[in-house]
Amino acid sequence: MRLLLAEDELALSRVITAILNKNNYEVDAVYDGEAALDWLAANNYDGAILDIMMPKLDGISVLRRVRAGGNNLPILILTAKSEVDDKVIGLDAGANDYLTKPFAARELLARIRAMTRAQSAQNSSEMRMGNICLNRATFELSSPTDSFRLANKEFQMMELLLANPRHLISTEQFMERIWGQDSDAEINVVWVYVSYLRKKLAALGANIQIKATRNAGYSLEEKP
Amino acid sequence: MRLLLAEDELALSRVITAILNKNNYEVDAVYDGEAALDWLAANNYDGAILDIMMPKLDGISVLRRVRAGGNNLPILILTAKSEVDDKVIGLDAGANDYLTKPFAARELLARIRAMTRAQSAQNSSEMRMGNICLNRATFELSSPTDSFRLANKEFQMMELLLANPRHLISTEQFMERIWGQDSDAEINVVWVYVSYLRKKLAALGANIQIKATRNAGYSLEEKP
DNA sequence: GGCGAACCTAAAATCAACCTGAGAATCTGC
DNA sequence: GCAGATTCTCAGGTTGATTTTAGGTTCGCC
Repeated sequence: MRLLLAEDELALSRVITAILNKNNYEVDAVYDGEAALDWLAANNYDGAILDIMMPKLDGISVLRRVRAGGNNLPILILTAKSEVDDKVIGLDAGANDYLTKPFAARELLARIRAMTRAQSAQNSSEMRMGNICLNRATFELSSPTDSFRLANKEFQMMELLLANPRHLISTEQFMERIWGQDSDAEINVVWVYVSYLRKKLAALGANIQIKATRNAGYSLEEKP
Repeated sequence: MRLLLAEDELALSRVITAILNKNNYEVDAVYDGEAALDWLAANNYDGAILDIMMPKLDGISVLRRVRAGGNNLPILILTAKSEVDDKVIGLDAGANDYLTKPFAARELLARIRAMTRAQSAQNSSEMRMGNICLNRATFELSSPTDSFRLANKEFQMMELLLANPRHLISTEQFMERIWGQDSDAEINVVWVYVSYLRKKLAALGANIQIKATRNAGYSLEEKP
């Protein structure tokens, strides 16, 4: 996730950047409105945070010009201007959200998540480990070189493994979580599906593997 | 523009309804969480406003269930709970915005505009994939060579598929999103409509197809 | 080193999930 | 009230994901 931050107060900009970096966002910080427009035009961001009062060009003007260009990037306005009129102006200029200073870091993060979620609802929900990626929307298991569409049971199994990397999951847990208590399937269907998944991981050239630990269960591990 | 308002305090519900009506929104008011779920399933709203503390089912649970069904309707939470933790919970449960009482009418209106605007930006009048185009105004499904006018149910189904290219959509999701919870239609109407759509796509010479993945659902795919 | 239990996997068998044509029931515009 | 469009049920057919089977291999333990 890559964000643009336009905030002219250096100290605050650094604090926000630090918060965002700690939450796995890549952040480009700029310190005036014209720079914001330039960077937004030159790069492909997942969202932007704009202050209103900035040198050269104010945040509302930046916002209006971005929207005038047909860009519907998620944009949050973060400002000290807390009057209702200001909020209305900001939101009607095309902002997705409007947050006033002082703010709680966790609220900023939650609002950024909410704002970008709607946008990228389609590319979301991917689980990763090593060079392998499982897309929960398309059921696709992929590596840089190739990809497979998994069957339902294969998918549920891979999902459970990827949700707990390096953690042991017992055969009984698989049976309970995927087949349910009222299933009369034999215990070894789990072995069969592990076999299927291993075959597909091998075909993808995965650098992770499903490891069996006797009398304990299975776990996803990096290959040595 | 049609909105659902779920707010159990009658006086406040009437005030909000009046404000919204005055701004050309059609409003259905409900007074508990279960009613909210029922009305959301039975109708096609442009947005919803949920209180958190309500009889029978709280607003967060309503929100979670709506999102679990794959519905990305714009939803604003309007509540007296103003703690940062509550905001984070609400936004992470899938809310598009979170506004605390007491609130200014103009801010509520601006936030509703912002929230529904982002949604309808995606909802342009034409949806495309491959050589196929669906016009949401005329219900026409067309290819470069020919076109059909779709029936209502066919259209809704195609719309849902086109809104999520390559994503799997389960039979249950189709039933919930298109037929609603209180429909007594059998599950296999979905199969019948898939069959209708496939026939029309074939007649149009489409280079996309509706693929079934057993025990998982349907998805729109490029033909090999 | 021998034994049994736990795991592996190719291949066959199964059966619910899916497909589709026919037609009944319902709605809609004229 | 009629014609046509739309929505839905039913029934018989097909298929492929799931499961079982069966014959291996590996591992820990005495």
